[in-house]
Order: sequence, then C-alpha cells, then structure tokens
Amino acid sequence: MSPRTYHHPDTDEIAIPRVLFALSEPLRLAMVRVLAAQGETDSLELGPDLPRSTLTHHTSLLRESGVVHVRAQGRKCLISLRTEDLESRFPGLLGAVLDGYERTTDLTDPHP
Amino acid sequence: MSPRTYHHPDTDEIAIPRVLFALSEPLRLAMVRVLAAQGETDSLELGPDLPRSTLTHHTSLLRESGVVHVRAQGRKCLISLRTEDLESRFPGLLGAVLDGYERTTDLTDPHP
DNA sequence: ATCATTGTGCGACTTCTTTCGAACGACAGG
DNA sequence: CCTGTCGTTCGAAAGAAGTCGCACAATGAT
Repeated sequence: MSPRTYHHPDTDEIAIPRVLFALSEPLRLAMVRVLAAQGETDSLELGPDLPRSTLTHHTSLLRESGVVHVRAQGRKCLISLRTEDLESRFPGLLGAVLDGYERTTDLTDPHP
Repeated sequence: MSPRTYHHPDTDEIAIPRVLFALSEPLRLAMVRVLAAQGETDSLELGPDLPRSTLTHHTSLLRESGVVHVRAQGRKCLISLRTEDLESRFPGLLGAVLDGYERTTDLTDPHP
C-alpha cells in the first residue's frame, strides 16, 4: 500500500552542526566509515549486533542530518553516503573526518 | 598560592569524536570561529553575554577535547586554537569545518 | 494463505548535556 | 587592607540523546 518513503534535507539545508553531531557518535561514525568503504550498503550490515530499533534510530539521525541517503528495497533498507552533496556544501569535510579516523583507528579493531 | 593550571590532552590523545562533538555545538563553533579569526582571545570576549559558569563549561569542554589551549594571565583567561596540533593530527579538518561554516553562516548575523 | 524477516513507531528508562545561580578563591588596583 | 573583577566549582533543574523491548505493517518466500 504505502511504500516506505524517507525525507532527506535538500543539499542547501544541510547544516554543519548537525553533520558534526551526527559524526560525533562513535557508532554512527563507524557506520559512515563502512559506507565510505563499501558504497551503498544493506542497513543490517551497518550494525549486525544492534537491536533493530537502535539501528533505525541512528540511520534516521544520519539521514535527517543529511549525511546519508536511504531507500527501501523490498523489505530491506539500502543506505548510501551523500558524498557529492556533502562535498559541494562542505568541501573536504567528509574526507578530513574519514582520513583522520582512519589514521587514528584501525578497521581491524574488534571495537572501534 | 596555587596558580590556575589546566590539563590539555597530548596531540596524539585528541580523538575525532570528541572534537566533532565539541564543534557540533553552535555556541562553541562560534567561539572557535572567533578564535580562528582573532588568534589568542580573552575568554570573556568569546561570550560577553553568557553567565561565567556557562562560559567556563564550554571552554573547558573545548580544552578537554583538544581544540583549544587555555592559559591564565593574571585573573583573566586567554584562549587559543590548537591549530597546528589539530592540523597534524587531522589534516584539513578544522579548515573544512571553518570554511563550511563561513559559507553557510554570516559573521554579521546577530545570532549565528 | 501462511509464515518468517525487515523496518518503523511508540513508550519507558537511563544517561549525558546544557544552563545557570551561589559560594569560593585568586588576582590587580587603590 | 579592602574592594571589585574574574574564573572555577558545586549543585540543581530542565532538556536532549541513547538504548531497547514490544507491537505492528510491509514484503518476500514457501
């Protein structure tokens, strides 16, 4: 009946404080890191060990802050980084965050 | 007797999530913007209309997250950005945040 | 049609954040 | 020494955020 729809802020509505806040949460930053490495990803892959409601909470926050794009695919949920939108609005920001994260943390860590 | 001392994290202890969180607060981001424009600044200038305890709270948080350096000068308090430390640890991050902020917000706004 | 899976919304609980007043100590100046 | 200014600390209060169980709707598979 009603397919799942998601609201995404326009590119020019994306605000720096909200983006920084979204990325300041270790869990969400880890999700973003996976998205940057893998591209569009099944939402379950972003937090296999998390309760569903917790996962939804974080993906929603990332979406509403303009960091990720969400689309429904069957019963699943595909998440992708809004790389170009972020780059055009805040050039270099995402790259700096991810680079800084990479050199500080190791992807092979059990608990990043 | 006991001159005011402040603890600052080592450069290699500065963590991205804490920095992003510190910068995600509009008030603190505005303070950082002033620091970037003016260099070392009297703490009172960073929030002339704020209660002292509120100002201390934000400067402490910025200091503990590694964003600013604080030193006592007489009874006053001089704050400066740890530009080089941040640049060496997270290259381009601070610049990207400030540039993105500048193009999104106007310094002449009464309430940025 | 039935069933299992996925995501969402709701509500509750806990913890963290922010804000700010009041009291205190440190400092500079007269 | 006394006074006024500044910064810090403590505590309280309100608000925001994170976590998660549960019920429900939508979807795909059998």
